[in-house]
Amino acid sequence: MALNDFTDSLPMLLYRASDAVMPRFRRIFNESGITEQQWRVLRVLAEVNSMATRELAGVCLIPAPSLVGIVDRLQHAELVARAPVPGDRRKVMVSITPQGMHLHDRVGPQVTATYAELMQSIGPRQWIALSAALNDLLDTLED
Amino acid sequence: MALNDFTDSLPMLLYRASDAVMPRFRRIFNESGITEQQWRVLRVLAEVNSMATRELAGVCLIPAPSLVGIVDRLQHAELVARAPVPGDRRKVMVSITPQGMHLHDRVGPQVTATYAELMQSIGPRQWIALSAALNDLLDTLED
DNA sequence: TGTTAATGATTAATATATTAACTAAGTGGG
DNA sequence: CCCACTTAGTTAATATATTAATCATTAACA
Repeated sequence: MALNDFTDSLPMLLYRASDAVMPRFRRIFNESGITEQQWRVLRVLAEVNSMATRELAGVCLIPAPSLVGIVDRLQHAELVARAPVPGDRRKVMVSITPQGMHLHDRVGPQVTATYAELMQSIGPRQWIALSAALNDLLDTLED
Repeated sequence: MALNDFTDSLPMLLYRASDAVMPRFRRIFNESGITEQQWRVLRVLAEVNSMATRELAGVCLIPAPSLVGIVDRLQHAELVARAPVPGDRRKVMVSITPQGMHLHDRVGPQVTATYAELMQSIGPRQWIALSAALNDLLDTLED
């Protein structure tokens, strides 16, 4: 039937791919009491220590209004902290706390291991083709 | 910096791809007073006329608990209807109404046109490579 | 300089996602 | 026939997405 046109469309293929990939990671985050989006924030801040909200939203691919609540909850859990930016009073700097870094260092290896499993079942040849195809798409579409 | 490991990971590539693709369609749905998920339901029901809730969730890639509210709102807008299934009183059949079909027939061409634009900017060669790579991924990962 | 436009963060309202649990109804084996 | 098990739909609680609007600040510039 013509439902295949729908199921095999680019948006649906992307959703199906996410649905196939993400649950493997969500299980880890769930056990650690954080969400996938919260992990993205911790993952980035563990790398750079601190970042302005707007840039953080861009790197994490989290809409700014969503990031407000996400940082609220991370801050309440004392995993990140907010601080004003001297020189531009509009900006807010978000930084990771020692406790946040500790959680990152505990969860990170599990994420890495799961990602390695994923890559192993995909295989290097498929992965190269897939990442190339996705990067080509982004080069074409991302302004 | 090592943030590239994060940005170029499979999950992030998939999110970036969705972020590049979906807003083009959401603009259409927004103008028509429906959401992207509501469109998926209408799109499928326009093809098959009616479908049991569970199967509808599977085809639309919408979690069952989310579908409850989505069908609630579509039903309230009189775009779909619920009906019991004779022979299995657990099941609920969701069907599209004439008004739902009318909205589908009005929005569908806009979606088709936007999809055609998208395919044109991607080009057939890229599209073949991308869909093949995504289907390979799904063959590998989808149980 | 004073006004206007743009920016960064936030709030608000509504819709959807995630996880767990719950109810009702069908299924199968002893 | 009864019980354990499964299935379909749903509810509940919390988190995030989407869109529009608000507020304070900063930039641009006539």
